[in-house]
Amino acid sequence: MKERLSRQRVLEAALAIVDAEGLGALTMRRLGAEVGVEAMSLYRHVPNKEALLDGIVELIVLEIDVPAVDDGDWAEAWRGVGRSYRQAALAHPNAFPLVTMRPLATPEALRRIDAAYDLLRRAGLDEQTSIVAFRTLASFTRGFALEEVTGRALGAQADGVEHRLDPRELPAAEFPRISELASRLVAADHGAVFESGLDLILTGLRAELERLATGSPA
Amino acid sequence: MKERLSRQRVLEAALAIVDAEGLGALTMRRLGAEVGVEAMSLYRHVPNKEALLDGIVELIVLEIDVPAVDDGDWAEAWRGVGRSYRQAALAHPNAFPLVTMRPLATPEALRRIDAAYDLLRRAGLDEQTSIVAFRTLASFTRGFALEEVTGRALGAQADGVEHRLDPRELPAAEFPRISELASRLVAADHGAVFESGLDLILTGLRAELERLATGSPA
DNA sequence: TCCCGTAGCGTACAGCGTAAGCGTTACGGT
DNA sequence: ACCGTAACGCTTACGCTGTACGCTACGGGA
Repeated sequence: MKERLSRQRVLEAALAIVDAEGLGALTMRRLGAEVGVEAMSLYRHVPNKEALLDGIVELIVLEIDVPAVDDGDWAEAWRGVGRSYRQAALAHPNAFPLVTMRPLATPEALRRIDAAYDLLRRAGLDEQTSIVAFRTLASFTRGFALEEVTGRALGAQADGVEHRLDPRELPAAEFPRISELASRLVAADHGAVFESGLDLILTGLRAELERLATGSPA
Repeated sequence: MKERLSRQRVLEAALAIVDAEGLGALTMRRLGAEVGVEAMSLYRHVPNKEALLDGIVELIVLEIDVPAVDDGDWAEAWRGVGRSYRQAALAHPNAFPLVTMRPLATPEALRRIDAAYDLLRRAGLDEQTSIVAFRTLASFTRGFALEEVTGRALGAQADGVEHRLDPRELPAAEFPRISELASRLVAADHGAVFESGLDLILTGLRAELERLATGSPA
């Protein structure tokens, strides 16, 4: 036995398995084998499989950077948050759905939420507007990353699911728009589309701020 | 034996189980018992469990209305899509994550995607802008609904997960913004926030359209 | 030296999805 | 009224899962 096991080593091995072979490949026995230990020994470091998954989420959250605001460009700072979140997702496509689906209440996650929200408040938004802006930006980012990662957008899906119909071939008559769209969506520069979408929201936000500043009612 | 089993009845029973007791409660044996049949008999109507889950997704997708555009108000029409999507999610909080995580390539799903995209094209957006707008609106809506449904947003989480820290009590000093925010987020009118977020995007989109129309460069 | 806390192991169990093959039922054509 | 046939449902069995329980081996104070 080379060196002692640790929660950290267990989590990293778990993430590596999921990255390489998908969530379905992550079993306690398999994970044990990977770190050179029987399955039950893992329970010394992790209370159960749920917690193991939470730990994987934690690892991914750690990869997200929320920049401290230096210059005053809060919009650019938020773009940075979004990019970093998306990069973390793309780096772990198999594991990322976990992040979107489990409560993010670890200290590290809260720290990031706090900092991202802080960017908006420091930009001068009032509480109400900040909440809307935060949830809109966060929802968009999460939804976008999740779509990319599950590869739903008419692109190549990973596993051997054949019985599903491939939009690139079938129903051109019935779905005129989609068949027009399919090839473009597959070939799209997702990063650029992401940036444009983010800009759309930021533009809307700036307009809202102006409306509030000039005091014109709804 | 009362009446014949059918794919439809199987799927509906499956969705009912998930709605009532969560995804974890959906097993083939349990589902069989629910419809008065042994587990293996289900395989007459569904090739495997994967397909069963796909069928549940299909059922939920069926609840989403994409209005045909009547008057010319495409923005309001899109708001309708978003509302309907969100309603479907809230009606099936336990099952909805499946919708966000599996490829939506069934005819019924494609029909809705096609119609929603068509709303934008008919509004006069060019292809490039439509793609950005579509993916932005769709990502926001999916992300928002998913967050509501997983109850992550610092609200009450369903199952007995105690070892996670409740943001309403703990780290006020370390996360000043969040602790300021927590109570508001929990008590927020999510529907209203959703509408505001949608408006933010639609406002940004209108601004973008004006910019394109007046021909001013980037 | 004793002792005990900790890491890891071995065994065991209930429950999972599903492959294979069985008998039974319901129905359309004659 | 019959029967061939296809659809339906059941039984048994297999390999896998997460994990409860009790055990051993060791390393560092007292």
